[in-house]
Formats: sequence, C-alpha cells, structure tokens
Amino acid sequence: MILEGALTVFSAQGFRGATIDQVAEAAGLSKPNVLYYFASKEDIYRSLLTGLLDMWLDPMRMIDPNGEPLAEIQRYVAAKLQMSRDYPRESRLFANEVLQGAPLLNEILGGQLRDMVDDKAGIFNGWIEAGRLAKVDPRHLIFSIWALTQHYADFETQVRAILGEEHDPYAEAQQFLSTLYDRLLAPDRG
Amino acid sequence: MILEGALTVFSAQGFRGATIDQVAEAAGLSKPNVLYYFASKEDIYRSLLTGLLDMWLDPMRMIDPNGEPLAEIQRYVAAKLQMSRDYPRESRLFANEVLQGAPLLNEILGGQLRDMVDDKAGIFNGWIEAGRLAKVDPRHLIFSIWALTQHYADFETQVRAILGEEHDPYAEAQQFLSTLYDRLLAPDRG
Amino acid sequence: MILEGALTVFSAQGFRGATIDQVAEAAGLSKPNVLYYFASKEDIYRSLLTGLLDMWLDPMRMIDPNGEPLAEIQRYVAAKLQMSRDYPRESRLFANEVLQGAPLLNEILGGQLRDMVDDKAGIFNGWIEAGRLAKVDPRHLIFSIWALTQHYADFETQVRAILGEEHDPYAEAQQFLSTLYDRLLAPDRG
Amino acid sequence: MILEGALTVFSAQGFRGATIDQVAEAAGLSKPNVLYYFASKEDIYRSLLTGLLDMWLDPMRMIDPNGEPLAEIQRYVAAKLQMSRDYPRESRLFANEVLQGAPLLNEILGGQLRDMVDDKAGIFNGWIEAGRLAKVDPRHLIFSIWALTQHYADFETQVRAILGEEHDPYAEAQQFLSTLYDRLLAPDRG
DNA sequence: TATGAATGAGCCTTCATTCAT
DNA sequence: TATGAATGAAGGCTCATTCAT
Repeated sequence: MILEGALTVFSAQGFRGATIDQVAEAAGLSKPNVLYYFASKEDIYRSLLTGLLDMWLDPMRMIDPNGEPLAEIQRYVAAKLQMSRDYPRESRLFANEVLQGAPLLNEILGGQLRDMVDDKAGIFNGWIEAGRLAKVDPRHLIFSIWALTQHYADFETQVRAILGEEHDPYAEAQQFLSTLYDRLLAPDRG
Repeated sequence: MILEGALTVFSAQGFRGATIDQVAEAAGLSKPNVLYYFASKEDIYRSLLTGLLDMWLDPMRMIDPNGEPLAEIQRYVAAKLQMSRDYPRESRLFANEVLQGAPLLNEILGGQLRDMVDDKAGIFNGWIEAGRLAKVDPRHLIFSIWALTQHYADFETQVRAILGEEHDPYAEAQQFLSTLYDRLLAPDRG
Repeated sequence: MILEGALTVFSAQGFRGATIDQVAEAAGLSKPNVLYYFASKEDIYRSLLTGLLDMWLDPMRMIDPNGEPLAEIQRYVAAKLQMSRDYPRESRLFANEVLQGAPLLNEILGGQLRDMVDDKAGIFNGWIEAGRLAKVDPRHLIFSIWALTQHYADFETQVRAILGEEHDPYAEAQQFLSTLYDRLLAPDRG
Repeated sequence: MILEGALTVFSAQGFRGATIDQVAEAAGLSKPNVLYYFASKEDIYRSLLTGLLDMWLDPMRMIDPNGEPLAEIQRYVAAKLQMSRDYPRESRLFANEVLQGAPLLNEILGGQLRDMVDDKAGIFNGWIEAGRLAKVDPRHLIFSIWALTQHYADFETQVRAILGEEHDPYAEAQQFLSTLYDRLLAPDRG
C-alpha cells in the first residue's frame, strides 16, 4: 500500500528529503501511479500524518480516571514504550513534523491534543489532591512520558551506538522507566 | 558569519530542506560566496555539526567524579536544560541528524560519545556501589537526561501549543526535573 | 456527443491547451472511452476540423452566379455574420488552427478552398466586367468578408470589453457591414 | 534577447503550446537560465504582452483630431497594415491571447483600450456631425480597421495559400483598403 | 573576496496513451 | 462499450554547483 511505503520514506527522510520516486519504489508502483491515488506529495504526507494520529494518541485515551493512579500511569508508560518499539517509523514521522515547527499539525497540537492533555492533567490533579499521587506538574509529567518513551525510537541510532549490539534497549528502558515513575509518583507514606 | 546563518536554516529545515540560498541570505552573502568558504552544502553542514559537538557535550564533561553525586547530576541536568533554552537550534540540529540515522555523526556516536558515556556510567556505578546513589541503569539515566531536557527544545512547538502563552516551560521544567531526579536518585535511607 | 464537447474545449483552449480529460468531461465520458472512439487526441481534432469544414464554407457555395451581384454578396456577408453569431466556437476553432500555421488544414487551404475562392473570384470578375459591380480585387473582397464577419466571433472578448453590456454587437455589425459593402460595391452610376 | 525568442515561440504556439525549452532554444540559452531572468513561463508571457502593448496601440494614438478626417483614417489604416507586415508575430500573439478569452489582457481591454477607443470614437463622431465624414458607427469602423489589417498577419497562412506565391498580399491589401475606406467614408457630396 | 550568470541534474506534476477487466 | 489503473514522456521549476569576471 502506498501509505506503507510513504511512512518508511517520510519518517526516514522528512518531508522535503523524501521524493515521490522513493515512495513509489517502496510501494512497488510507478511515480505517476502514486499521483493517481494522491493529488500531490503533500497530500500523501498529510494523509499519513492525520491517518496515524488517532492510533498515536490511543494510549493516552486509555488512561482510566477510575483506575489506580500509579498502575494507570505505568500502563500508559509501558504502552507508549511499546509503541516506540512497534512503530518507530510513526514516532519519527511525528518527531520530524514537530521538529520543523509542525507546519501541518499545528492546529491539532493546540486543539485536539491540548484538550486531551488538559483532560488528563485534570485527572492527575484529582489524584494528587486525593493524596493518591505525589505532587508533580501533570503536564510536565506527560511531557516526560513522551520524551522518555519516544526517545528510544527517535534517537534509536544514538541509543544503539552507545549500548552496542548486546543490549535490548526497550527491555532495559521498560525496567528503568518503571523504576523512575514508581519513585517519582508514589505518594509520601506516613 | 556563515555558520551562524547555516545553524538557523539547517536546524529549522533539516539538511535536505535547507538551501544554500537560504544560508547565504541568513549570512548576508551571495550564494557563490558561501561556496567560496565551504566546498559544498554538505561541507557547511558537516562543519556545523562537528564544530558544535564539543560545546554540546561540555556539560557532560563537567561531571566531577569527586563531587557529591546528586548535586553533580542535578547540575548536569540543569546545565543541559539551560542549553536547550539557550541553544535550541543546536538541539534541533542534532535531533534532525540523529532522527535521520546520523549519516554524518554515526562514527562519533559509536566512538567519542560512547566512550564518554561509558566513562560517566563508570562513575555513576561507582557512586551506586558506594551507596551514594540509588540503583539505576547509568546509561539509561543518561538517556533520560538527554530526552527530558532536549525535549523542550526539539518539541518546543508542541510544548508551547499545549501550555499556551502564559507558561514559562523551562522554569517549570527545571522544577519538575529537579524533583524527578531527587526522587529517582536519592539512595535509600534507612 | 464527443465532437460537441471537443469543439467547446478545442475552440477555447487550442489544440495544445486542451486535454482529453476536458473533452471527456465535456462529453460525459471517461477518458479511455473517448479514445475508444478516436485513435488519438489529434484524431479528435482532425475529425472536428474536417467535419465542420463543409458547413463552414457553405455560405460561400451559395453565391449564385445568376443572381443580382450586390444582393448575392450582401446575402453572403449576412450569412457569414450569422454564422459567427451562431457558431462562434467553430470560428475560433478555425482561427486557432490558421493562426498556428494551419498544420492540419494547409493542404485544404491551398486546394479545395483556393479552388472555391478562384471560382467565386471568377464570378465577381464577370460581374465587374459587366459593370454590375464596382471594380475591386475579388480575392481581397472575399478576405474582407471573412475578416469582418469572423472578427466578431474570434475577438468577441475584445468587442464586448469595448462596447460594454448594452450593445448588441452583431446587430450593429450587420448594419455597419451592410453600409460598407453597399458603398464599396455599388457600381458607379452615371 | 529572451523576449525576442519568446515572441517567436508564443506567437506561433500560443501560451500553452509553447515550452520554456523552445524559448530558451530560440534565445540561445539553457532552460534554467531563462528562468534566471524570468520567474516563470507566465512571467515571460506577461512581460511580452504588456511590453508590446504600447507599441501595438501607437498608430491609433496618432490619429489627429485636427487633421483631415479621411487622410487621418487612411493614414491609420496604412500604419496598421504596415504593422501587420512588419510585426506579424506581435499581431498573432495578441490574436492568440484574445482568442482564448484574454485571460491576461482582459482588464486592459475594458480599461485603457476601451478609453482610447471611446476617445477616438468621439473624434469620429465630431467629424461626422461636421459633415466631414460619412455617417458610420465609429466603434465598428475601428473594429473593421483592426479586422481588415490584422487579418493579413493572423491568417497569413490562408492568405498565401489562396493567393499563391506570385502575389504581394500587403501591396494588394493596401490598394484594396484604400479604396474601401474612401468609398465608405467619403461624405456625400452635393 | 565577491558576485552575476549559467547549467546539469533532479523533482513534482501533467498528460496522452495503453492495459486489464 | 466502458472504465479503473498504470506508465513513458514531457514540461515547469528548483537547486547545488561552476564559470567568468
């Protein structure tokens, strides 16, 4: 499918760096034939981004306000990390887009995404006030989850260069992040 | 200066997205004159990357094996965050490069950088064994510092879209990260 | 019908400017289906031109050697002007073709059309010699009729821009041309 | 010069039919070099049209309200015919543009040109009221001059095909048109 | 050093035409 | 007949690079 090939190409080269020829090649089609299905290069890119957005934000949606706070957040962290492992191209696609100022996603970032973050931040604040979660800034907590999980996809080259072949970065990261959020978020006992 | 303009352009557009014309314009020179000083577009880009690398890694070099562990690490975190605030273009430049597989920096990542990380990981392990630092994977600890601090520069568009105009992301981040690493790294008392 | 749509498109855009897609759209067919009936774009264009040629030259054929000279010519002028009014697309189609050097019609121009003009010129000369028509070059007389009548179709945009909405160009033109050819062609009395 | 080559190409092929390659070839330059001087194909075409417009309308400007009516008009006719002979490419360029609905010149036709025609029509009407010119519609008189003179440039292919090699179309046309306008415009004596 | 001019290579896109059904 | 799908060949335009001065 075209979007499959486009994902590979755009995530690896960025929008400007990618060529329709590469997308066509990756999809096993001729260049004009790709443009038979999509009006333009930008149309492919846009379809890709918006088409993947929902899936990308799915883990956050699944945070359950009625769940156990630490478990919910750890589950979210684990799900995000798993997404980085399973869908690193998607992660890099979004990273590329945001890195360059999010020319296409800007409205969504300040709209749909912001709303969703506000919603979750509200939940976290509720938990904090109830003493079920340590006091931290909920939005920066979310940023930290994004940063720490997506890092393994977006900076994979660097991670692998430093760790070498023997390591399983994601398994180690899961361990590390589990510890990190336990210690950060466990409410003070006493 | 040419590299100054090139930094702005390459960090905002990526290598393929940037044009020599834009670099020349940003530097106040004509295009052929830029190419009088640099042999090619790639030469500019390479000079930029390697020229900034030392500065970029400076904060890590300053971790003092003989210092107080938590203070050293918090100082490192604060320095990295400050660099994201003061040099976001540099952060994005490196992010772009690594995101696309680090075609130019690959050797350095697996060489100089890996060595430096190994060195610091050794220090951290020493501290851990001495009971002066909580037990965490030292390399992933370093990754976490990179991810959490550079996120504010690399994903600035997203951070601002979510926080809105009123917030000072870096001040809040400093607070958050300070808490995070305190809780994560304080050795078990008792 | 395909040629009906093709006439609209080719007369408005010229051969190179028209696309088979536009022709197909105008005809309510799919592009491959248009090419099922016509071998190629040029084939459509050629069929259109040659198919309309006879109709286009009909008024000239109807000049009656046995008629009253002035009346015959005035009738021809009126018929040509009426054709410009009723069939402006045809007029523009031929104008486009001739303007670009008549790549397809060249042989017809120097053959069939030239013969017909020669024939009518002979008739006019007979009338002139008989003192029934003022002495003018009969071929340039024919050119003048073509130029003056087709102008209102071919340069319609300009005519309308200059006259504005209120005018009826063709009615005025009929009046003007009637006067013109009366004065030009009435044999000297006396 | 580029516009020289562009004139040849655009007048012979129309805007859509012409290619930048042809313009470049006609100008003795490479294709990108043409685009070094003009921003786009349309920019070349526009420059050509607007740059030639003043020259094209010059003969009409020279009609002298204080001159002898018939002589002024005959001079205008002769000048226009001479322009068709000397600048047939310009004539065809404008014909192509107007034929296709004057997408670029439309404003000028309804503005500057219309004003000029209105002005001259006023002069003609003055002459008519003074009994120095036969009564004819002054605007259609102007259309007739355009049609009859430009015909020899725009339909040159047809004119030559019909007249054959031996004739000098323009010399004959001058004779014919001189007679035509004398008879049309001479005020009734008596 | 500095730059106006020039160009080969490449990229996005269009389009006539063909293929498969 | 009819059409969705496919493509080779072009054409407009960009851009890194080179040339000439």
